Amino acid sequence: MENKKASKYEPGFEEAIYRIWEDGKKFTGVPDGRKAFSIAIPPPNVTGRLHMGHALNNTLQDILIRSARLRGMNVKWAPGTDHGGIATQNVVEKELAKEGKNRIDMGREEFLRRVNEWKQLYGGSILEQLKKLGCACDWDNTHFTMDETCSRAVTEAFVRLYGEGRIYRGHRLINYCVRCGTSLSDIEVEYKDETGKLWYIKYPVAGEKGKWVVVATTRPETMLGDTAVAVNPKDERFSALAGKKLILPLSGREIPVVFDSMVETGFGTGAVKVTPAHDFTDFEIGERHNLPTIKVIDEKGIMTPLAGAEFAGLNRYEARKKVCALLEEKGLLEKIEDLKHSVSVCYRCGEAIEPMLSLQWFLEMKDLAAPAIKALDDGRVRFYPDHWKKPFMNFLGEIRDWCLSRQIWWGHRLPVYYCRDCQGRSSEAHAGVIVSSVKPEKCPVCGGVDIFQDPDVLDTWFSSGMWPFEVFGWPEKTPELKYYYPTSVLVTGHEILYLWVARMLMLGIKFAGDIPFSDVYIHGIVRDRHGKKMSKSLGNTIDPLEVTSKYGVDSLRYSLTKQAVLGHDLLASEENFIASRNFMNKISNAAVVVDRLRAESYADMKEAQSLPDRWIVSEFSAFVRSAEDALDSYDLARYTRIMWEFFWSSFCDWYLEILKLRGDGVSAGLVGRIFRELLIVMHPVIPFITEKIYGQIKTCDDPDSIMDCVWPDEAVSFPGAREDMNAIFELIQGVRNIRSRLAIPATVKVKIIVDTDDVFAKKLAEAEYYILPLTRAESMEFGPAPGTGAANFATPLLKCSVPVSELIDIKAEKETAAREIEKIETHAAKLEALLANPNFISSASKEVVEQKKELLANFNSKKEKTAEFLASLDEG
RNA sequence: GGGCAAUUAGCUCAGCUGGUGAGAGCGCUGCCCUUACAAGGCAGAGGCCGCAGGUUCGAAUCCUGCAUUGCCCA
Repeated sequence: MENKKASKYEPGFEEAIYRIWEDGKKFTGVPDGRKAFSIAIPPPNVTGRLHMGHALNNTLQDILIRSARLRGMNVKWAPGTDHGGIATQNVVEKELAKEGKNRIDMGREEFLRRVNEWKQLYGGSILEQLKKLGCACDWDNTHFTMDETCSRAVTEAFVRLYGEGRIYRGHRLINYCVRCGTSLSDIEVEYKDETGKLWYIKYPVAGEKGKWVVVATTRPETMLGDTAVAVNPKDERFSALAGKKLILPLSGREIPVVFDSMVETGFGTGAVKVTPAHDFTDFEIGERHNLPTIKVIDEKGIMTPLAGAEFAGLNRYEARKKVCALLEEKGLLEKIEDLKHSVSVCYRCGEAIEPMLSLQWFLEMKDLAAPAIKALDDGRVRFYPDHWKKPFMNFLGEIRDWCLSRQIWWGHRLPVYYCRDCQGRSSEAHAGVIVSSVKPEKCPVCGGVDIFQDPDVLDTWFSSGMWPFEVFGWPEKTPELKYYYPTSVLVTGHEILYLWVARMLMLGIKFAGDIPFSDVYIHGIVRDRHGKKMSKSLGNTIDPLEVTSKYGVDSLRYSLTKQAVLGHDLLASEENFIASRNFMNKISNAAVVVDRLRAESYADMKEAQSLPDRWIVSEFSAFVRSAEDALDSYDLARYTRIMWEFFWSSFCDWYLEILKLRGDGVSAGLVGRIFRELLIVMHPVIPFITEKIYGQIKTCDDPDSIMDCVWPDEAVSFPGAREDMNAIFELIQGVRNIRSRLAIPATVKVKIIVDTDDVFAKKLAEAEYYILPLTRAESMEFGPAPGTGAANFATPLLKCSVPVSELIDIKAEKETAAREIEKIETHAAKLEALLANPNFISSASKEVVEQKKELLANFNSKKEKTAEFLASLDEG
């Protein structure tokens, strides 16, 4: 009973092991003469708490890092956190709200002090959580996107880009989130399908009483800023409107009718209102027709004085109500329809985006994108799976200028200063602008000293876009940068392909002079057991750390990796974790057996003598090669699957069972050897249990930690061993099947009579020591089958009889044999037809033809033998 | 509207560079607490591989169309 307890897998030992690794500096990377393998972690937000997505992302990276290390490479996994501008600011603002405070009252300096305080308190927790997962990050190389190194890199990059004329300041229509209080780039906007309303509003024609044009809109409140009505020039319904003016209801302004081919004739009435200050399409129409822009909504979502005295001060939704009510009152509202349309929302807070005319800083992207496109085209950067390449290239090809400035406080302040005197002399957007890495003493143009810094901060993605070289100290030419850059692979989810991966690629080529990574490994999303995305609001999140305390870290890692099929999402379910936990339990138990059977020293795999030894060595070698293949192609799901198969089926179910029966210790050196190397190959996925067991079974010549072991690279294969062993397994399974079919009690020993050729009989005789116990037989004889009074089966190599006359139902036996023959005939007939087809013989490869012939021969042999049994039953 | 994935056992999924007697885990049935493991062992049942065409000697695998689901972009 106590033994049972000792071998049971009980998690909880992980932290102690991790501490030993960490104290032993096992994760530290120092440049040397070996091949480098490096990864820059996708830095989690400082506000982040570990969720399943992190668990998956970092487990996969850890597998790549650990396997590369075992395979002899010099690895560095650079960890760190992202300051997460808007996200973090939002979190801290929420905290402040609880105290009844807000940042505006508090002031910028005090607010930043609070954010920093908050960061000191909680900012490191996600990295601590990564340690719990077992991540082999080089913690000496930890960075934070706002630390000194990264800040210097960001300033340097901005100043350089400005110097090259790629960064400019301008009035543009941008996406503005009134809740977050900042501009956003176009890719920080998400689209949400919504059922809204479509209002049909009458715009009277100037000077023509009783005539009007009906325009349809989803946002009636913006009509206050209309500066035209547009129709498609091909739309004959409106050709009479040429040169006419319309009276804008509620304001009474006269606005022109413009003809623009961008107008969809099928939308609403075919006539659309044009509000250049608050709509992207309208902005373009406005530019083409020289329309004025009237900004009627401000940065807080409040109507401006330009909207008219009646509306100024209302928020957008109140204004909408009032506009509609007034239109209704005046009889200018023709009708209201329901409309399904997509609404643009902030990717951080979900609030409806307000397109807005605004003065912002932009980065010109076309020239930066071109070399990135080329890198993908040349295959210097590859995507796994490949199918993300196309949309990615598409994005780069149609890239728009990047709005870099954010009206928030938490982030990298723009290295931009203004001379108030120069600004006073000109209203141009670039008037008085000084871009400099340090605050200038005086204006280089006028010598004035009234200089102030731009209040805005940079888009968070600007600094994370430099992550793969920032972490190695850029712009300093550090030995780490030289050795570990470009990184080997980027592991990420597809949701930040454009926001992050594209930016890294462009900025990496631009600043570090080379692509930031050659491989991009894109994994799926972890969903709940029903395939729904996990979210706090749905309440279907699973806390990875809860899973680890219940089932063990290795179980979580194994579960996630097992499902990490390229191009697929994953489902997290209790069943899955349990299955993995059972796998860990099996390993723990197998270790006990191995420990009992093994010798103190290791045998050479090439020296394997007995058939089971030669077989397991061949199987193991094939397994290791497949594992390497899987690793090299980022097919980590296959990697875990084949380790399950090899370990559970080949090693435990067959090899250990046979060895336990052997008793002469001949394989004692080998079983320890195979198990040890198996642990090494499994270690990247399940680092803790493999380290623990390794510690229990290692010999005095072994390194202290499994992390310092060498990946098995001997390819050993014994020809014929697999075929012979499989034939023996077939015999054993045949006899077991008979026992089960005839319900022979486990306590009853049977006799086995085998009819086969001398060569195979000799092999079977050598295998008798395990064939008998595994089939619960008392003896195995060679010779002709007795026919009646026995249950029989055939394999291509042999006929086997189990004489148990009292249990035999002749009729049932006959049926069994007849059914087997029928099955074989079905398959054999297909093969015969195939082999009789001259087209097949001429067009199929030699190997395939041979293989088919052999298969048919096996069928025929088995069929013949089964038929003989059937005949003998008839006689009886 | 454009593009991309997926559709295989009751459930979750492998297999898809064409040639396996279509696999695994969970669940199910029967037997077994056999001194590593009942978180286990042994044996088994269960599949027109979404539908319709096509290419081929041969299709779960390649091509076309359709259906359903999901994702990305507009």
